[in-house]
Amino acid sequence: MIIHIEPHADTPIYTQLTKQIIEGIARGYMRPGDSLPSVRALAGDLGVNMHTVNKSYHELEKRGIIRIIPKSGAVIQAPVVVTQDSHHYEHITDELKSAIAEALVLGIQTEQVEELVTSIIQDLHAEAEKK
Amino acid sequence: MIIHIEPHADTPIYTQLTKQIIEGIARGYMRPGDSLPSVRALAGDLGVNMHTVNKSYHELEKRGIIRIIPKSGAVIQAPVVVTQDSHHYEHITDELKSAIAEALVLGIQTEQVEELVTSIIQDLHAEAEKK
DNA sequence: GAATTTGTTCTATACAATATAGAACAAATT
DNA sequence: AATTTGTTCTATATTGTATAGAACAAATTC
Repeated sequence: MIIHIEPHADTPIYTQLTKQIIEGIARGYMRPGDSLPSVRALAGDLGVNMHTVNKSYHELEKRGIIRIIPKSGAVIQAPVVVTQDSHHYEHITDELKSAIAEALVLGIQTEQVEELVTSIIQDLHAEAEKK
Repeated sequence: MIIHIEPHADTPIYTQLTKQIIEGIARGYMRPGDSLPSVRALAGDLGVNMHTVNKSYHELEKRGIIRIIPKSGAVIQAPVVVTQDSHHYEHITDELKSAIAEALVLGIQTEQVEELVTSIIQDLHAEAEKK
């Protein structure tokens, strides 16, 4: 899986990495049960510091996406049933609400927002089916 | 309109303010053409620094939501037709993609994501109709 | 069993971002 | 004429981000 980091973007490196790993899993480039590269190996590939990758991995663990096994490695979690009162669900809802509110204020109509969401989901699923 | 700031949250104060103003407009608490309070007045109400409010206002202007008239004030912009190649559209798409990818990875199904989006839109529109 | 790799923990440094404070300015409003 | 407005400037303190290196113990590999 290809990861591209822009060192001087306004988004922190560890956040760029976290987002791209999540999108990579959504696209099916990596599957539940798969191991992520070691923090040293990935840091070497990306040309960033070990601690930066480590911070991203712990961010992913906090969001319930991977499981870090001490002294061993990081494994992609199997999807669990997310209840509406979990903090994971609240986090997703908050992110969606921010984006949707901004879209509506800018004049994007309700139907267009829903169509955009559908097309994003289709885009994410597109390549996942090939695997 | 009620704005609540948490000074010690991990989200910067100016970002909290920007999001809540956007949501407030989406809910119809403020309308296009309305003026925002002066940076000094709002800073006083919220108990934060003038420059923090100013930074939020300029963030809103950069996103096309308000227009700052020098030496006068800030006015909420009228919604414009957003084309798919505008940077506003790209920004919305990126935010939605991040949230949706995370939702799918956590095991929220496609239909549930679409239902969640619909319910968020309804929630935002709920009070706007009363006005 | 020995060597290597693993995440973890610690100190240290450099730089940028955030937030506050105060002052001064010129234009707009009252 | 007085006040309010956003703007601009200096200044400071704190936090966040990123890098660097070292050391450790557990896990894995050979």
